[in-house]
Amino acid sequence: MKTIQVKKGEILQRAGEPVQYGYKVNKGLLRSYTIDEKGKEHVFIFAPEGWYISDMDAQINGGNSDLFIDAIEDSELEATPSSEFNLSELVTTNEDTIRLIKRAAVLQKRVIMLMSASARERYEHFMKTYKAIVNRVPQRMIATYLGITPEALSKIRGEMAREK
Amino acid sequence: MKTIQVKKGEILQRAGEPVQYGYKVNKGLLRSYTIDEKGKEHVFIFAPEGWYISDMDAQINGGNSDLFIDAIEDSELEATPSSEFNLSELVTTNEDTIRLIKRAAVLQKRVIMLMSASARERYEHFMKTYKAIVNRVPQRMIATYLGITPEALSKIRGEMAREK
DNA sequence: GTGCTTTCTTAATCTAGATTAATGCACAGG
DNA sequence: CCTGTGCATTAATCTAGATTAAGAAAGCAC
Repeated sequence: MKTIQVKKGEILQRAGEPVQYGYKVNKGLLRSYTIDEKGKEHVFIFAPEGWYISDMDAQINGGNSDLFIDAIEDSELEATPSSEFNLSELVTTNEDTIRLIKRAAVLQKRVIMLMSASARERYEHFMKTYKAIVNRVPQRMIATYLGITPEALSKIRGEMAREK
Repeated sequence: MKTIQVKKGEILQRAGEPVQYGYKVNKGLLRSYTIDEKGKEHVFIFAPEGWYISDMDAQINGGNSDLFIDAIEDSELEATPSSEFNLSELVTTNEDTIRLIKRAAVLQKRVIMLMSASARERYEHFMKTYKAIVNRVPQRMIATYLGITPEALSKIRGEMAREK
């Protein structure tokens, strides 16, 4: 485990490559995302201070990562090599377990929202839940986190502004 | 913790009520699902033998459940009261931790599929990944697991059959 | 500052999948 | 042996959000 500094825009993990590290964010903001066959980005998770980010699926099931990870802001990270440990050895403290449970809970909510809520409802939920990072993240990334295009998000924002 | 028998169709957890138990499936098949404002069902997870099922989000964040849980087949379960323990105390063995990590990995894949793959791709992925339970689950539940209507799934199946 | 690139917005058109509605089937219960 | 109830399928129409295409605004480098 080592502490590293990264600049805004720096890519820490590329899809198609093995998972080398998981990252705990001390300061700054990271994201993980896929790029589909059509070249479109889809943000999977934002990781602000205190969050852990890695491709858990690839770590468990083996093979190369589906995800890119990069820095949205200059950040300070703790990088834990994933090759030396298996994942369950990374979850040792009670705090680690709680973080993992929380991740599962966040993903549960996310799946339910994606399946049953409209784009606008998902945006409103995002605004409420992630107040702390809303203004640190570009619109276009919020759009792809919500599973819509930047154009669609802009339209929703326009409607909401006009309603006020 | 107690072992219980449930009949096909029996409802173990209702949305709007607190989470009383988590269930480990010894034998049979359960599912959890939401019902949205329009009355539509959305299957969140199928739980065959060996899986654990509960509303983790409600257990962590408190409040009432968003999910219904019912039995797709006559089943034998181990019910663990969630009131007596906090969730992290339920994750004690290494096996529990691995199960939790796997859940997070499955949900990761699910979110990425929902955001970036077409209905047909999601169906094909489901067929590959859940071979073991495909023939035990009604079409309409598979459809709502995929985030589409039974009609749309029927159309996709028709197309696929004609292509062969 | 000035130019250049990237992001955001607006608007017109297009499409995957939703909605609605009707038909045929299987099988459980009287 | 019927008859009701739920499930799968097909087809016609509708719509949320995608796509495409510009222009406006905002960063950023020089």
